[in-house]
Amino acid sequence: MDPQPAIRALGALAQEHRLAAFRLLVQAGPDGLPAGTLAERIGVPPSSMSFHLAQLANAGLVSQRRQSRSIIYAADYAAMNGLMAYLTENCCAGVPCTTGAACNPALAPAKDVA
Amino acid sequence: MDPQPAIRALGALAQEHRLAAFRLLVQAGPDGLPAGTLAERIGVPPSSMSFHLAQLANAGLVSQRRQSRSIIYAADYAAMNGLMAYLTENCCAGVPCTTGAACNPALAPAKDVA
DNA sequence: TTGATATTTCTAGAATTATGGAATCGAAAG
DNA sequence: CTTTCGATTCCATAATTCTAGAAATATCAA
Repeated sequence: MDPQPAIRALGALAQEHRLAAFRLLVQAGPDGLPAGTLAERIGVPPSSMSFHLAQLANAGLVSQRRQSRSIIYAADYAAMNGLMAYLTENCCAGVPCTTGAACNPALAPAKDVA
Repeated sequence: MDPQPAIRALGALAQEHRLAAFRLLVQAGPDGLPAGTLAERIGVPPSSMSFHLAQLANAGLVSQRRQSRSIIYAADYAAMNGLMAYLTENCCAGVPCTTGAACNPALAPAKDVA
């Protein structure tokens, strides 16, 4: 991972509403949540939520897909894990750190995942 | 961890020079590096480096100690690990993710660590 | 005390980012 | 085809953050 994508990802997460949205999506799992639900739960106007979701998407931290009239956002676990790996890269001058931070939705309880 | 500290930490890392400095410190281990060395390696004037190091310190990501005329900065591994744990909290609605990202300098090869 | 070194604080201007209302777009339903 | 709903884009304003030179501070050596 290059520095630039990592900076974009970190910058995307370094904002109250975006961090809240991302965490809701991380907790929601691969099914994700529609933009409107996120705006309502976080308490920001739709235009602001859209602005922030665009930043997260641009940083590659979330994916988006249309489902009827809604646009569903979901956390990109690979991107998140990649970011954490980047931060701990070559940690402590080569100490065998448990640098394997990993959140793997594939381990989720059976529930026809997209 | 509350959202606010996490936002401060993420914001601190979301900047080219600060991310570079933090990664150098993560790789340097508990011994850390003096401000001047960081400024030189990264290629920014001392005043800018100082500004950025203050941000990292304020976010709790690095510690600082004076050693003669130099001020040595070192990564705070606990803070980093805490941040990563926060990001993956309740990942995937309770799936047993390997949320144990951990960089532990105590595992370092014998080398009288402070 | 004087001088050199390492770093920080102060400062203002430049650049970037956030906000939210209004207008617009796309999909579905009547 | 018109309406409604969910979401985005546009826009001007407000707020924050970055930059780097100059000045100040702290440490050590002579």
